Amino acid sequence: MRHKEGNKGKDIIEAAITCFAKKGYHHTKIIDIAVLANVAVGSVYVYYKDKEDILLKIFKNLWDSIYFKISELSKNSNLSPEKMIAAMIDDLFDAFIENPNIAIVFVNEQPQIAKISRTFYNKLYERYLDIGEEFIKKGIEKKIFSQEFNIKTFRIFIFGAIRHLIHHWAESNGKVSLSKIKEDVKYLVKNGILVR
Amino acid sequence: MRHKEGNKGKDIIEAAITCFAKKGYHHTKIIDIAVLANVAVGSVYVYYKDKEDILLKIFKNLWDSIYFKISELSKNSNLSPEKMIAAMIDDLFDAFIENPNIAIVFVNEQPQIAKISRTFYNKLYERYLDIGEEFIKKGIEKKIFSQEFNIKTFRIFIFGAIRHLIHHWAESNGKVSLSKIKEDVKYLVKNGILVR
DNA sequence: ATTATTTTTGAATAAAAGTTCAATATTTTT
DNA sequence: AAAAATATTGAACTTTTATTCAAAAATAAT
Repeated sequence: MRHKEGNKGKDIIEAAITCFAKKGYHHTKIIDIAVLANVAVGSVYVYYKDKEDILLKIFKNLWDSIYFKISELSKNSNLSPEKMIAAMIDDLFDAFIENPNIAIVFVNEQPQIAKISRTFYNKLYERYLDIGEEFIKKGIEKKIFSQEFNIKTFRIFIFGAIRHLIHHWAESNGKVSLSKIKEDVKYLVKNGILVR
Repeated sequence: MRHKEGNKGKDIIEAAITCFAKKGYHHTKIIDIAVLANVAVGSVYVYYKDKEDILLKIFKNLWDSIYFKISELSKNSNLSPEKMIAAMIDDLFDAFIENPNIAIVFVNEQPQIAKISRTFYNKLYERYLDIGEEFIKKGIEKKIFSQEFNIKTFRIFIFGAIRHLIHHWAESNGKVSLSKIKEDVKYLVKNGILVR
């Protein structure tokens, strides 16, 4: 079999991330992606079924890597619930720190991809949140966390908050520090706004 | 001058909200809106410049009403910072409780409208967040709120969290109670997750 | 009742963009 | 070196949908 030099599939994905971040999924033309990836329009369709398929693969790659990281940590370490929640927030942020464009695509096109297939999309990040929920439960049992609030709400709350913060950061072009934001979030999650 | 019976402009906006919520802005055709509003395709263009203009007006109406409510309260009452923040969360949620479809459009199409004009879009809700920031500052001064966290981060954090929760609720078709979520949010904002 | 004005219509138009595929180029095999 | 296999191409095709506008309908004015 013929050996492929380079990796057009990857080039196309990366070009797509850049385009989607800059112009949004719907305003990105296949030819935009092709030009940036240095391939012909037709090649895009050799590597991906259609435009939707590209977006889908971007999300899949993202969540696979986030989940893998946190899953390893959960298995191989023995962190307290408090430390584990902090680590999860760290890893999630870090994934986006590595690639701001993915952060923008993540926030902007999430509804789009959820519309394609709710079930498929949920599966992508549910595993991650499941781990979070597991450790929140442990924290409540051990009386480290408050008994008062609904665990499902927290789950969604924290996810939404982070999603929005990342969006804000990614669009600000580094004018705000994501590391600082990350610390603020961890503090706020732990302590709320009331002085103690 | 001829007297108009009914209100086609309003019919069109309401039909658009329903369509955008169900299928998303980009997947909604003008004819979908026209059929639901019981008007001809051409009429849509009599009342609105183009498709974008409809989305724009939806957001404008929404934020105008939210801001008006909270602005009146801020002027005419003398609530403590803590109570005021709670009231702002209440009013924001209530706007969406009144119309779940607006909640879905709000969350899904926000990036879309921000792309049209960042400046215009920001103006829509900045006034609301400004009031929030004002009361957070007061709370910090009065030592009711913690001195530790960044006020800007809080501002964005809370906004994003609420945005996401509303989305979740709107899409769940009432399977979760928004009133319950609202209370959870207020508690979480106040106290964080650590037991005290 | 007739004319003028305003509102509504929807078929026709135009523009845009996703997708295909026969032809070409490149690499591997014999 | 020729043939076979695979990869790449981009112009042409197709589909989709936003927008227009001349005509018709409805209402108001004379």
